[in-house]
Amino acid sequence: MAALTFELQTQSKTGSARAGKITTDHGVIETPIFMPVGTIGSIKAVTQQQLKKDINAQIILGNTYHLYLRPGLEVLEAAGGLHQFMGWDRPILTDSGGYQVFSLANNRKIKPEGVIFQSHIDGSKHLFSPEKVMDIQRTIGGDIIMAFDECPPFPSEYDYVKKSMDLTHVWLDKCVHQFDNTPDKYGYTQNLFPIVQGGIYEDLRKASCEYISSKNAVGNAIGGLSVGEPEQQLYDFTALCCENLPVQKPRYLMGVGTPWNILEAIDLGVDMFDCVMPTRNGRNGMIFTSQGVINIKNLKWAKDFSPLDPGLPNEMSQYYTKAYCRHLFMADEILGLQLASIQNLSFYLWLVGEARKQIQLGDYSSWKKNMVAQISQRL
RNA sequence: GAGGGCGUAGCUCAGUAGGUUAGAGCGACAGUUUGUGGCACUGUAGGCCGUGGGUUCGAGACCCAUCGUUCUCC
Repeated sequence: MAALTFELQTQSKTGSARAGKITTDHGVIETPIFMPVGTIGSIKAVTQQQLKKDINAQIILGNTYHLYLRPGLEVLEAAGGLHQFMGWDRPILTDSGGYQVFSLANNRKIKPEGVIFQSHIDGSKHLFSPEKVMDIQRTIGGDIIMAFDECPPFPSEYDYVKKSMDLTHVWLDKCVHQFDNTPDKYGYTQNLFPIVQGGIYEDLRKASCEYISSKNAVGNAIGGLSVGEPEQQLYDFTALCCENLPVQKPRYLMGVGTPWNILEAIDLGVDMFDCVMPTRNGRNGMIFTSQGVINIKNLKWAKDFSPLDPGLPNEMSQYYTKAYCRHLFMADEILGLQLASIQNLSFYLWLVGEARKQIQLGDYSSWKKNMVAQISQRL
């Protein structure tokens, strides 16, 4: 069993988009790729079978903080890791809980040695140190595990972001040390990705990229974006990071984003994405399609008996109509959540697959421009 | 036939001793959601207060009539 490898296969002749192949002990990931988010060991409303057959997910996410609280490490270890526990034999990436430092800001305290979280379930307190976060992710058993970072909110003052970034770098050293001195638990190789921070300050971002690159990890992540900054800044700082991270390693833009965000970021050189948007927004009635964005609860769809997404080569997207899907939402039927989640994830995976094809054809940027205009329309 | 209750937003109802532009919940309509605690959050529209008279500076509220509805008794 071996550390993951990244083979850079094609560079688009326009822009910085590239197609590649990540090989892990649980199989191959063709990039650029979108990774569905399954925080608590479940892509909400979607079965593992559907993820494979309908959506063609190649890798999914889990979350350290949430899995640590439920079902807890004892159960995960007894099960033989998250793959065994949830019945998923393809790659898994676990986020470190760094984002929960941001999203659960009311329930935690940041200290030099780590973060004290107060459980949103029972109020109990837990210290997440970089070392402990590595140990937990060892037990969960993700193929790719993330360094423990602090994701500062937007906007934040320069001084705060600098201190936060320095802390993230100190934590990274501790993560690397702990990771290097602990064994793989389940017979396959785990891989640690460090995370760039630095907010929306150019010098900090560059410094962070340099520091992260110096660790010579098998892949690198860009964090701290899509936290409320204007869209142009998301692109500008993604570009800056891509320019300052190794070319021959996969780049993972964390938490992004809308379908058009993803197409733009691919053009800037990003290889991996994750986002709750297709699932969470899907559960609230926002349907992403190859024709544009639909609010399925809107009255205009009540008698629209066309397929949910005529442009997708996906059985489910053809089989069910918009009118039926709207009915399910208006009636609070669980099937509506399932259809929306499957449609949105199918579309996201189809989209990055198309992007990959276009990169291989050579002119990604032209295709992207037209596709962004099409899929960002509000129908 | 006699007596009583009730008629306020699409629905279920609040409306204090008569006092500014009559409220809520649900529903409808629309918007938000970016490394997921929370099928969540935000907003908008919609009422000659059953109808017609009257008392009063002022009536959803009080009086009379009338229509509808409902209950009890004969």
